[in-house]
Amino acid sequence: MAASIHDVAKRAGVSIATVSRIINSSATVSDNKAAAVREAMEYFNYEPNQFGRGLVKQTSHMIGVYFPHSTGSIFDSDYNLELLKGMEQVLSRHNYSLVLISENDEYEKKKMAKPKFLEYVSQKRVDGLLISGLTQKSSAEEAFKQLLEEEYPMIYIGKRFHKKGYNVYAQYEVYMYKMVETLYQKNHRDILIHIWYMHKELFKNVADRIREHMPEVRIQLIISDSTGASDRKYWVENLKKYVQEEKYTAVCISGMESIGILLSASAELELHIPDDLSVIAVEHKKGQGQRSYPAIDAFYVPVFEMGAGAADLLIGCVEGQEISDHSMEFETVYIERESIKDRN
Amino acid sequence: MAASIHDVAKRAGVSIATVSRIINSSATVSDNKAAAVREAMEYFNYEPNQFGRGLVKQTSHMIGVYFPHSTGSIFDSDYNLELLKGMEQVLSRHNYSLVLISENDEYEKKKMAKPKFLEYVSQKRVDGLLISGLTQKSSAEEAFKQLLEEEYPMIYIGKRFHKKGYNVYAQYEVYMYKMVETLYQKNHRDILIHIWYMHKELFKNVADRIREHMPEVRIQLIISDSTGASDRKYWVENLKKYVQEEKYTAVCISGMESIGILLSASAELELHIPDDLSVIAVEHKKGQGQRSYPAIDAFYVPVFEMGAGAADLLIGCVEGQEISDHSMEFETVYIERESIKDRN
DNA sequence: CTGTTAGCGCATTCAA
DNA sequence: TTGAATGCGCTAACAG
Repeated sequence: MAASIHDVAKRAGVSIATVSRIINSSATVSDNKAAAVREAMEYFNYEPNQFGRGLVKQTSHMIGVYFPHSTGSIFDSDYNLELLKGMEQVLSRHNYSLVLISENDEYEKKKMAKPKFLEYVSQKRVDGLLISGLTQKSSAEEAFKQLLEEEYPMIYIGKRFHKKGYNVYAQYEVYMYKMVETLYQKNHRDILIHIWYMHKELFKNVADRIREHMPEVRIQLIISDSTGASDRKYWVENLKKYVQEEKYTAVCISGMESIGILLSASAELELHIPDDLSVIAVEHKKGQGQRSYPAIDAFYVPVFEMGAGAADLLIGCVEGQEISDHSMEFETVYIERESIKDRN
Repeated sequence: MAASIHDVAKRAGVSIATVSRIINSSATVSDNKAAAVREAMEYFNYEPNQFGRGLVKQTSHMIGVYFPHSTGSIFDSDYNLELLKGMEQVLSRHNYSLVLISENDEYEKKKMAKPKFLEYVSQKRVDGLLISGLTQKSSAEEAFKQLLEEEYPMIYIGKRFHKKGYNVYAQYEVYMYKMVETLYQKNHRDILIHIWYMHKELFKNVADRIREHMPEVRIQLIISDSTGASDRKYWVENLKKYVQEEKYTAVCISGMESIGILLSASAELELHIPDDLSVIAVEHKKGQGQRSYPAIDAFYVPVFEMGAGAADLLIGCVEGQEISDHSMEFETVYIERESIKDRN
């Protein structure tokens, strides 16, 4: 058994209260006693036990991260990894730890009473929650809204959907629109748009705006779920049909993860980029588009910064600071490269 | 404040001991009392507080995951993500949670007294450790070896390097050798080998074996650190020099993350695969090689399964089971596709 | 500035 | 089968 505060106190010849004061710098202690305590702590290699501390303070200094959709979706890799990195950096600087929460298989199937993140919350395993990838029909939404009502410390990544709570977002609808607009300005009128299945609903508004402001543009959605996205054949067929036969001239890609396949499919069909097909993509990780040949034009979405921002906000909530803004919006940046051809 | 065991006991008209017995199914309780307790638990939405429980049992049901090298290295994304997924799946099935531990910047720079994972261990925040990416000169090695000596529950991913402890590995040296051998059998004699900086030392043994068994093979290393790997120029220059000028005919790639750049660089130089250059790669995630055009031959390393295996082993250790094998070796599988040309 | 003491929520031992 | 009592390691209120 590791040494406890009593062992340290005994060796230093003081009371446990004095030791506690030193650990937490919660009160002044005379120099000689402080020195004795420090010596004893070194001697035992003492670290305060988190259960004892937690029992009194009811806080774990752990933050739960909940990504309802992360299982099996390729989409997630870059995006979620960047989010995680951003979150982790901030949390660890503030001495918080990050706990991964993922639904175990049973929840969705067996209709468990509680989603797992709720357990973490009520068992006080975590002091707050960071959430990404919430969708309309997530079975956890009920529980989620309840936490929102209780003003539990919690930040979600994505569009605001409730009057309470905090969120961090990059305006999916705005940059998807801007991508089409960018192609439009280069005189493209027939545009393929690749979106992820989970964004289908969200995209409807974008489509409306496109129809309204650029009525002469013809758009065609290419929707991928997590499996279809990894399939080259799927892309080959789409390119064959829409580019070669129906003469679409440009494509918007929802994430750089898919660029490799697109380029491969194009190569297979001997489609030249940008001459036969212009490409613009969303870039979640800085510089990704530069790695391809040709380098891909992109809207950069600062996912890392979003993760970091969310974590910052959350720490503010947890530590009870007054927070004025309930939303944190991130700007996307257009990066011009070599994959768009002006049709004039 | 959430309800405690006392509230439940009071409402059910029993003692807290009885409630505890129900929570833990640790003893038989008469049916009517059990029902009353269950009703009270539902009523309060009761979840046992982890601090109280932990204080008695000194276990958190949390597992720490420590990836010393994960910061800023592109290499890690696929590999580590797959590891994490495997670990997470197993852990969550057994009701353990996964805590990410990452060195905060200060440790390496300011020479902190303790690496962070040691704090987690001594503060009892975690019941065990899962480690990947340990390198020779990691500053944490000292602390790590000490834990090994104490037989702290801990699994590391990688080659065995200490008489005690448990590890899970896929024989880097073996499959790197086999990659060259595969090309050799297709009559390649001039082979580029791409390795990560951190594997430089490890590769020396492979190089020796190659020289011994295939003396007429000329090999040239292309070493990338985390930054150089993302640079297309770097690859263009290497291909220009070695393939176009010095007539190397094949290349081994250490991970599919780099295939996109390689293909882009080849396209830029109008180098055709496999006619001008044969390619073989390591595949950490099933099916990755299939996504490119041409599809890339690969040695599949079952990283997900390794993560899952490590987690399984660890849970065994934590729960005090007898474990016979201290090592778990994973087989790699060669997947033939379209990127290697027989030089005959 | 310092020590004594009372819990925090729970599992567990001992009597009954 | 049950309840009372103890203590896990710590913080904080209080008294000195």
